[in-house]
Amino acid sequence: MELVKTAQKLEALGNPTRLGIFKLLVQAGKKGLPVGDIQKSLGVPASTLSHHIAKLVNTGLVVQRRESRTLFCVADYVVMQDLIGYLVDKCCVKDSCC
Amino acid sequence: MELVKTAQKLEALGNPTRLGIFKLLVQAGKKGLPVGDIQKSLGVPASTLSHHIAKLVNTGLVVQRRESRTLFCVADYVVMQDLIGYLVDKCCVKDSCC
DNA sequence: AATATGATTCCATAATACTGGAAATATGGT
DNA sequence: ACCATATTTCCAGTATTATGGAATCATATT
Repeated sequence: MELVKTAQKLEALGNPTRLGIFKLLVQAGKKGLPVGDIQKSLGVPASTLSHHIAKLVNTGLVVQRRESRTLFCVADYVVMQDLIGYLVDKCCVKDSCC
Repeated sequence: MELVKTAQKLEALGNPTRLGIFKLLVQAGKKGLPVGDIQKSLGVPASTLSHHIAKLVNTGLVVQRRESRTLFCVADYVVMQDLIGYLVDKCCVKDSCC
């Protein structure tokens, strides 16, 4: 994964609201959570929430699946693992940090 | 590590220039790199670079050590490991991502 | 003291992000 | 067709971030 895209993912997670969203989604597991449930959990206005979710989706960290009127958001573990992998690689290249 | 501070660290790394700086520092190992060397590597104006480094220092991801006129920047592996730990914990709580 | 080097702070500008109400879209039920 | 629900897009306004030249600070050398 290249530097710019990695930075974009980190930036997406680098906001308390979005990190909170992502945390909820990770805890929710593979079936994810409806946007409305996230809204109830976090108490963020629908419009604001939608913007944040869109940012997470744009980076690939979250994917969406529609089930009738309800839109489920799911954390993409593979993308997340890639991101962590990048950080670990960079962090463990030379010295005894791991 | 709490959510807000985690988000701050992610935000600090979530910028291509700063991620580039951090990457250099990680690769440089325990003795770190002088600010001037980073500047030569990245070709960023001194002032701009200083702002970015300050942001990394503020979050604790980078620490500085003065050696005469030269200021060395060093990546803090423990803080980085904490950050990765937070992400891994959140990512591996329930489902089979690891 | 004067000068040079390494780096930061001051300051202003431009760019980007965050926020949220109101209107629009998507889907399903009656 | 009409209404209700779930969510997004439009459209601002406000706030924060990024950028970099010029001035300043910190340290060393002569």
